[in-house]
Amino acid sequence: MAMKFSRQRAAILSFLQTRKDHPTAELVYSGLKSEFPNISLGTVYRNLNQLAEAGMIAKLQFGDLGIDHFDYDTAAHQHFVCNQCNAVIDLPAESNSYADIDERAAQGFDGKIMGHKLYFCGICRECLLKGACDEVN
Amino acid sequence: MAMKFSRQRAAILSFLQTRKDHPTAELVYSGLKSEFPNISLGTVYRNLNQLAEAGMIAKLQFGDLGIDHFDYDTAAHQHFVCNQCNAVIDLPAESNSYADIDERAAQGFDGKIMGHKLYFCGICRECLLKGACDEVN
DNA sequence: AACTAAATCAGTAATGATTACTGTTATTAT
DNA sequence: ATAATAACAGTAATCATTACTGATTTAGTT
Repeated sequence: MAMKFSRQRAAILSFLQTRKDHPTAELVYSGLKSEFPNISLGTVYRNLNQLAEAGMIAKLQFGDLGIDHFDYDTAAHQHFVCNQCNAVIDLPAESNSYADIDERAAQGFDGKIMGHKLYFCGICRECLLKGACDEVN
Repeated sequence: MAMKFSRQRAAILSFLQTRKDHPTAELVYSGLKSEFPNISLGTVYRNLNQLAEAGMIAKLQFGDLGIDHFDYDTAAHQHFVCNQCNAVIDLPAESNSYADIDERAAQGFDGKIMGHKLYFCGICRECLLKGACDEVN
């Protein structure tokens, strides 16, 4: 199952590289429709999962969203999900100091802790501004 | 939409109280089948969500599991998900010191951070023991 | 450049957890 | 008791994702 080159996969990867909004499979699909009019949604899913499996991109899963998002940036960083518009936003690097979190959790636990999933929720800047305008009107 | 009493909801709540394994809706459903042979899976889902909405139980959502789990214990505590058997296990209270986590994340972010979702992954005790036995055999 | 094996494709069907709908039954306040 | 409405069981629908299919691309080998 060695990975062969494919124009579709290359396009999916480079599309992801141009975006900072962590698109869903559906969004990647519609973004590639102009270049590949016949591309299949299944192809997008398969390649995104393959790329994630290979560690070339990151698959972001937020329990309360129920939709997978994909990130070209595989470096360790945190995400924020807006409760209102569901936007997925990167948090600045200052917040990336969660190194000791696994060790803290391991205290008194008899299983093997290998990692954690963490993301933040709230209201994004855009929705805050929109909400302020709504109050005035 | 004031909440009326129902035998089914009461049974669901007390069933959840007896369990420490954070059952899924399906598991609650099959657990109540002997007492309520005609209970509907939809009823279980509706009541679990209602109880969670009312803050009487907690709905646990793990992105990579894709199945909701429910917890009678609504006090703040952390969960561990086994990558092998998918068991959901409580972490001891010592690990509950993540109070400053939201403030740390808010540094340099212009949205409003209202909370976070956090859980740990790894191999549970049972699977570790089973794995060790497998190596011997 | 032709040949072959395997990966990938587009298209479509299936999956599985969850939610929505419908006509009936149970609960609660008057 | 009665009336209003929440909740029920049963079933159908939803929706993101995965699996299946026969045709097409890719890439190493002659």
